[in-house]
Amino acid sequence: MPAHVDGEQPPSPEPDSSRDGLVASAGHETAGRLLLAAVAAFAERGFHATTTRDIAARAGMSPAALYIHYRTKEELLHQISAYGHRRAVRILGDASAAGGTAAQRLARSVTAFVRWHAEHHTRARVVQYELTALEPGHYAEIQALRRRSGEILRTVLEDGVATGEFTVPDLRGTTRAVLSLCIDIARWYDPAGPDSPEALGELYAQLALRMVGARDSAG
Amino acid sequence: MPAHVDGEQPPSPEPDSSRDGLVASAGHETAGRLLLAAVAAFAERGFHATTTRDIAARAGMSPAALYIHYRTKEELLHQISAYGHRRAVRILGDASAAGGTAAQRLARSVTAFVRWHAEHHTRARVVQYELTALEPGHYAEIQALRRRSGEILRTVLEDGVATGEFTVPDLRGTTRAVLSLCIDIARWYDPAGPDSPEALGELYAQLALRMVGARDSAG
DNA sequence: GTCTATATGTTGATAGAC
DNA sequence: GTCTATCAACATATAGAC
Repeated sequence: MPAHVDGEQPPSPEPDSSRDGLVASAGHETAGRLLLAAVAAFAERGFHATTTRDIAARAGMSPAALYIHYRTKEELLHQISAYGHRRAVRILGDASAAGGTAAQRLARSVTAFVRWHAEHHTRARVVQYELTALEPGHYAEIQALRRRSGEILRTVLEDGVATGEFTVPDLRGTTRAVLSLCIDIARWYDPAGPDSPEALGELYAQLALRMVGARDSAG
Repeated sequence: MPAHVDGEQPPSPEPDSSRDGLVASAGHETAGRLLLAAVAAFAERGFHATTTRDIAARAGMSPAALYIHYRTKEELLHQISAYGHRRAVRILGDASAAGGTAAQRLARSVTAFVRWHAEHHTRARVVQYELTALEPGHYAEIQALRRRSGEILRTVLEDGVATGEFTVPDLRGTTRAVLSLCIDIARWYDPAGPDSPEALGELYAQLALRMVGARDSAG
C-alpha cells in the first residue's frame, strides 16, 4: 500500500468514515459528520436551496453547532470542492504518469476518472456543479485545479499524437470533450441503475480511445 | 422556409424578440420580457439563488408585476424548461428523420443539437441543470420529453448497427454518452471563447461518428 | 462543544391605490 | 396592468446558559 493513503469510501456496504479522505480532512469527527451531511444536502437540493438547519439536522445536531466548526455555509462547500478537485488532479496525475503506451495511459486515466465520478457521484455532483456558489477567491483557487486536470489529459493526447497512436485534428477540443464526457456522469449517474462504475469505466475508456482515433481500440 | 417557423434568436447582434419562440410562447410582450429576464437570472445564479425581485428588476418592473403574469417563480422555470425540451425533441426529431445514411443522420442530429446548446447556452443551462427545482408534476412531464430525445438518438444508432455502418458494443450506454457530451456543452460553453457553435457542431459530429465506430469518419 | 433562544435581514407572494 | 407597501415565513449567523 502506498504511503499516501487517501482512499475514498471503501467498497464495503457500510463505509468506514475513518478511511474517507474527505472526512479525515475535517480533523474532528463532528466536523467530518457535518461535511458528509453537507455533501448529501448540497447534492440533493443544491447549495442555495440547502439550509444550515438541514445540514445540522442530517448530522444530528442543532443549527448553531455548525458554526463551531465552520465559519459559514460557504466554507463547507469550499472544503468539499477543494478536496474533490485535489482528488481529481491526483487521480488523473497518477493514472497518466504510470508507464505504457499513450493508449494505455489514456484508458487508465479515463477509467479511473469515470470510476471516481460514478462511485462518488454524490460528492462529484457537488464538486462539479456547485462551483458558482463559491466566493470569488475560492472560485479562482478551484479553477486553477481544474486547469491542471485539463493539462494532464491534454499531455496524454499530445503524446499519442506524437507517437502516431492517435489521430486528433482538434487537440484542445477533443481533450475537453473527453473530460466533459466524464464530468457529466455526476449529473446523471444512478447507483440503482444498470451501470456499475467498473463497466462504465471500461465503456468510456473505449469511447475515449475511439474519440482520439486510436489505431487499435481493443485497449 | 417551413410552415412551422419556430426559430430561436436570429444570428443578428440585436435579437428580434418577436422571432424568438420562447418569447412568443409567453403570449404577451411583458410576459416574454419576464421570461427572458428569468432565463438570464436562473442561468447566472441558479433557480434557488434567484429572487423574484431580481427577475422583475431585470425586466424593468416591480416585484409585484411578476405575479400578474405568472402564479409562482416555479411557473417561470417550468415554461422555460418545457419550451426548451420541446425544442430539443423537435431538433433531434427533424435531424434524424430526414433521409440519408445512418452516419449522415447521426452527424446531422449531433450538429444540430450541439449548435442549439452553444447558440442558446444560457437557456440551455437552465433547461439542463435546473430540472430538480421543478415541482413533481412538472418534473415528470419534462422527464418524459427527455426520454423521447434519448429514444430518437438511440434509433439512429440502432439503424447504423443494422446496416453495418456502426459498431456499437453497448447501444444504451453509447447513446447516452453521445447525448451526455452534447448536454454538457451548456455547462462550460463561453461565447467569448474560441469555439463557434458551427465549429463545435462539426467537431462533435466527428467525435460521435468515431464513438459509434463509423467506418468512414469523414462524415 | 452543544444547546435554546433570538437578532437581523431577506424571501415569495399579496393587498389595495391608481 | 402596474405600482407602493407590507405580511408571514424563513434564512444565516450570534449570544449566552450549561
